[in-house]
Amino acid sequence: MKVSELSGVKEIARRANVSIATVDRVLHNRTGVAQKTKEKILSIIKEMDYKPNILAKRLASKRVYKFGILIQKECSEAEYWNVPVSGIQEALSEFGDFGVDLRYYFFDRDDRESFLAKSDELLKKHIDGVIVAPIFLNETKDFAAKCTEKRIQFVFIESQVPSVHPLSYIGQDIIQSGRVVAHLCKYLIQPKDEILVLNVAKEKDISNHLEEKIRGFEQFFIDTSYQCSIKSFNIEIADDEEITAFMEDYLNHQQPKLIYVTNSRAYLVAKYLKDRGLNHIKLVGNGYHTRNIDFLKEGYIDFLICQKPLEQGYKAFLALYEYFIAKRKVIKLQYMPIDIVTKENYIYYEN
Amino acid sequence: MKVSELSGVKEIARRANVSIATVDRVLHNRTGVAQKTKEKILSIIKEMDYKPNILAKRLASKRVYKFGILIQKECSEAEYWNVPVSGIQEALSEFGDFGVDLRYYFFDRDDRESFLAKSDELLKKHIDGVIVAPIFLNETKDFAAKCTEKRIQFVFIESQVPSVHPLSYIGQDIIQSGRVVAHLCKYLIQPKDEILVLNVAKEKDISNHLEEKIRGFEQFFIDTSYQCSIKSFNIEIADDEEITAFMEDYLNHQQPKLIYVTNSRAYLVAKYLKDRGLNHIKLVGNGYHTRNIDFLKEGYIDFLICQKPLEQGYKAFLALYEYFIAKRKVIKLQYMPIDIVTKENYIYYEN
DNA sequence: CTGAAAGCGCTTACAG
DNA sequence: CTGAAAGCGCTTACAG
Repeated sequence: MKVSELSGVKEIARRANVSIATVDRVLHNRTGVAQKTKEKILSIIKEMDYKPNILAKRLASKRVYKFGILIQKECSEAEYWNVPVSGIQEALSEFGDFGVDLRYYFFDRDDRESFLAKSDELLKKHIDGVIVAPIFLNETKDFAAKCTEKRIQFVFIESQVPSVHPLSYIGQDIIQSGRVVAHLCKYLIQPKDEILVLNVAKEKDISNHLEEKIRGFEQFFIDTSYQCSIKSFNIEIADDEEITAFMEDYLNHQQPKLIYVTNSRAYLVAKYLKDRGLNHIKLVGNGYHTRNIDFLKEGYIDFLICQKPLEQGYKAFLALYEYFIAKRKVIKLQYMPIDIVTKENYIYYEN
Repeated sequence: MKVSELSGVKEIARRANVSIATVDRVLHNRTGVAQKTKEKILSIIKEMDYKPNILAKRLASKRVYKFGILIQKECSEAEYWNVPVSGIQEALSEFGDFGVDLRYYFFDRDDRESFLAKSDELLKKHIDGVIVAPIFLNETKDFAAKCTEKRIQFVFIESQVPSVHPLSYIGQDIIQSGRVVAHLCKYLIQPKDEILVLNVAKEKDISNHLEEKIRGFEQFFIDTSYQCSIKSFNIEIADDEEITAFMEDYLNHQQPKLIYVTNSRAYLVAKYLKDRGLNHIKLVGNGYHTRNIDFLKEGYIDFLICQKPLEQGYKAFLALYEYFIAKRKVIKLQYMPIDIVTKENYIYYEN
């Protein structure tokens, strides 16, 4: 019930007997304030439990933050990556103008050089923060080092990079993801059945983290003392024919009851099974991509383990937003839910 | 590259040769503007594709919107409802002050009177919009009618009310939810097995929409020509002992291989199964509640079908936000994903 | 080291 | 029917 029920900075200025400009200096930790004044203002801020008004802040400030998004380019097997983009834009448009400038840098996930080219391009642009999908390990490490040097904040999505510490990691707990699959598989097979696990990737880097999935997968069966034989293969190929050749050969002397493809390429196997009419072999994969979903609908894929790309993008953007604009603490490790998608629930999955 | 690169309203005013106050009047469809002036301004707005700056709007406006949330009170079997609350508050705090005043009106889901009391209380408060969980059908209809009369916007969450049209419905496609369960069940049982479906609720109203779940459930087996016998029961009871009595009696002459509890009370059955050591009977239920999760962890519940309460709350709030503050079109029907929660993926579910 | 003043893009009385 | 002016809570030159 004070007479002068002033607002934030003004009230601080009044109580401290200074101008709001001085308050602003303290608020932003700028130089040019006498130690004594500074302390006084700081204590008043604390006392008032002052929270700046973000709306006013953004409205008054001319500062525009530049964020870059360094991810795989959209391609038939990964329309996936189109989605985080809209997720981020949605977040932006929802609440008005936050003075953010977003730029996309798409590279080819099967081409190391394109990653280098795009990341170099990005580094020249004087960007504040970047969201990266670390597909190529060493290249990402170099990139991260350059970011640190240039004081660019980076957020990893999808997978982590050993011994590199981003502002935040947004993605699944990879090992646990393997366990979820294993648990589902238990419902699909009989004890003693044979399971085939496939890491299908053109570049070795990715299979690195795919192996963690397999660890989780195998560990589950050990933990639950479930008897089954698991054979796993890294195959560095990525098209129909090569898969067919591999499968033909494999099925010649093995009889898996279930196949687990550790990344988004389950549709390659599904296609093979469909062409050969091998309905009795169960199939589990990852990733909400149209080609996978098509086979899910037809019943050639039983389960898909997914994470919402839109939400992942949103959270990654939010991490940068929190850091630069809201100036709040950012959560270092943000595990995404490990979603189970089936023929019956995929329709509403992206909602 | 104009000399006068003025901002929104100012630029409109300049071009129309009027003051910004007049522009404002047109923008808000207020009276007191000559038809000719109005048309001119309108055409300029269109021409410029003018989008108001929400930040400035909220900052300048003194208007505070009052939203009410009329949901079940937190109780041991539904901590669930505690969560939408934080979801909404999170949405609010994330992007600063939007001039929204949220009030909660918790009723007892087993007590019709408490709903009436709380909804009456709410109606007296001169509220702009309200989020409602329509647990009691007729009472909700009356409430909706009163809202319409008082020009209060209402959003339904969790379930719909026949022939009542809210600003938006946020919740699952109930029939499809039943289908998802049925699909999972197929992995849990053998052909010819017997399935027991239980609608456990104290009040009849709720079981009404639960019956839709059963329709979806049964339809799935018909569609896939899967042979199994499904027995379903509406039991209007809600505690341990009554469930025990029912189960004892039922298991005397029937041998279900799987039990599907259509609402959040699967834990009651789980407890029974655990106490009797009936490990061989599979159990599927709904709702991410600690009591269900506990049994999920122990393996007495195989699957829980859930929807993220936090997201549901967030979306419901967003619907009101869009309507009142952003003044955008609101999506009438917003189906939530039908999530599958297991022992292995529940940990990250709420992230 | 400090302050007065203008401005961000809107809204809101108030005056005519 | 219309406009001039103050203000929302901040930031940003600029002057001293």
